[in-house]
Amino acid sequence: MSTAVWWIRRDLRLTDNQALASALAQADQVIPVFVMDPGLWKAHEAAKRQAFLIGGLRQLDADLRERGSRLIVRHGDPRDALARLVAETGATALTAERDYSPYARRRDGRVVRTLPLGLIDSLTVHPPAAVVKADGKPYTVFTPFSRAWKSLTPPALNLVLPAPERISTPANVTSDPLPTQPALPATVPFVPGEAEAQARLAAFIDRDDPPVYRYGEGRHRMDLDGTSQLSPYFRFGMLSARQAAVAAYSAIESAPDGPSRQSAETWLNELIWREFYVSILYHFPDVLKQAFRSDLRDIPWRNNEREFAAWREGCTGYPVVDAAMRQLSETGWIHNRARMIVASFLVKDLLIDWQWGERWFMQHLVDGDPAANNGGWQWTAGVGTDAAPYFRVFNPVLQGEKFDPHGGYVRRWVPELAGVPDKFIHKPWEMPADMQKKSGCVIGQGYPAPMVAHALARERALAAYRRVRS
DNA sequence: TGAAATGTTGGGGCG
DNA sequence: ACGCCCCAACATTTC
Repeated sequence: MSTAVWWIRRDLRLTDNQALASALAQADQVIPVFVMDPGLWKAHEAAKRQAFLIGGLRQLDADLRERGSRLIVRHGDPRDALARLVAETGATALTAERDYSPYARRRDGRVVRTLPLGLIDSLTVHPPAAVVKADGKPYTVFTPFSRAWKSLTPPALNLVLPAPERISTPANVTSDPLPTQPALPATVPFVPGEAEAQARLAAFIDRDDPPVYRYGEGRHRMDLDGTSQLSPYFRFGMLSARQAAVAAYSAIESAPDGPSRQSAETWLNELIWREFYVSILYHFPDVLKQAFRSDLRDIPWRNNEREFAAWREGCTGYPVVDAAMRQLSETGWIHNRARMIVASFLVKDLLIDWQWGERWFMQHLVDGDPAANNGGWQWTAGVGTDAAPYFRVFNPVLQGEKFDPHGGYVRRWVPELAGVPDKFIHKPWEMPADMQKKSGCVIGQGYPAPMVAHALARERALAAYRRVRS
């Protein structure tokens, strides 16, 4: 009997799992193992994401048990834990999905030196090393990257691997318990696991007149569910990028010509954005430490702690900013437009270092991923690859009026403003005094006045950015 | 995947 | 009927 170890990291799925398939192809028995790595697993950090991960592991264990297997959990440094497991079981192969983050590459590099680890490029549809210019250099602008990405052979439907029907796992392998804490709060609207991911993908794409056909407009609206809401599932590989891309291509093909097809193309583009930022982190690991653009590393940040606290708590006085920050703390997820609005407010209006915001997002986002999160923050701060120009400053009032036109989003997350009429919902401080009283929201009492005047803050930010550029 | 400032045009009110 | 002004609507430039 030969044995292989399937080392699970961020590929918590049985469907279309190439690392698992490789392990099954190499041995009669497969040991699915998750290592609780103290280098990644720090108490009191990113509790919602950790809880989602634990829930996903429990679900994976249940799915494995249906197939005659089970999840093995080990605590400790991965190299030591895996070496022990291999010694205990006589395993001759070890497979895992390759992860391109700097920490993962260091970790895997150490494992490879002592164990027969085979790494498989399935985190993305096209591995970062495959989407490069003719001279082998990486792209740093999205549009040419996406053109090169699309010119590669698209993944075929018949490549999406079905979940194995049976996985045979030796009976005598011991498992450490999964931590029971942190628990997933009821306010987090994501059920962990592969089944939920499949259901969401199907609901978004695989039915008559699916939401993906209206994604082009729907994705901008914060008061509606126009997006796929799949990000936490991509984060932990509960859904493979390849399966999602196949679904996107098939939606593009079957959509009627016009806005529907355009919408499906736009969704495919969002998958490519994810791979763009994976690629940026792979080729430029230093972006986790500093701005990609060396000429924008010394912006004179104000970094006011009290203002940072007001931002975190959703007490800025700008309804759309406060709604998003409260939703983030409560649920671990916010709309991408909301991410851009609050990021722009922190970086431009408050002149607080984008890395402070990056860290806060990583502590709260269920889908928090170093590559995408860092890419988004550098984009908003205007210091990254293909970044927004420094003078692009979001106006929180106009963004609210455009993308939450009736104020439904604000009213849901900032209940103090529930009685404010539509006309003032994004600028309640402009209500006359009697209207403030009538709507049950007196500015300065029930809800704060704007902590900065946006027009002035904008000028201040432009001046600060101009100073480092010159 | 921005917004503000500035420029241009054309319809309508009005003397 | 005509010229003038105002300003909304749209376009372009600038940050």
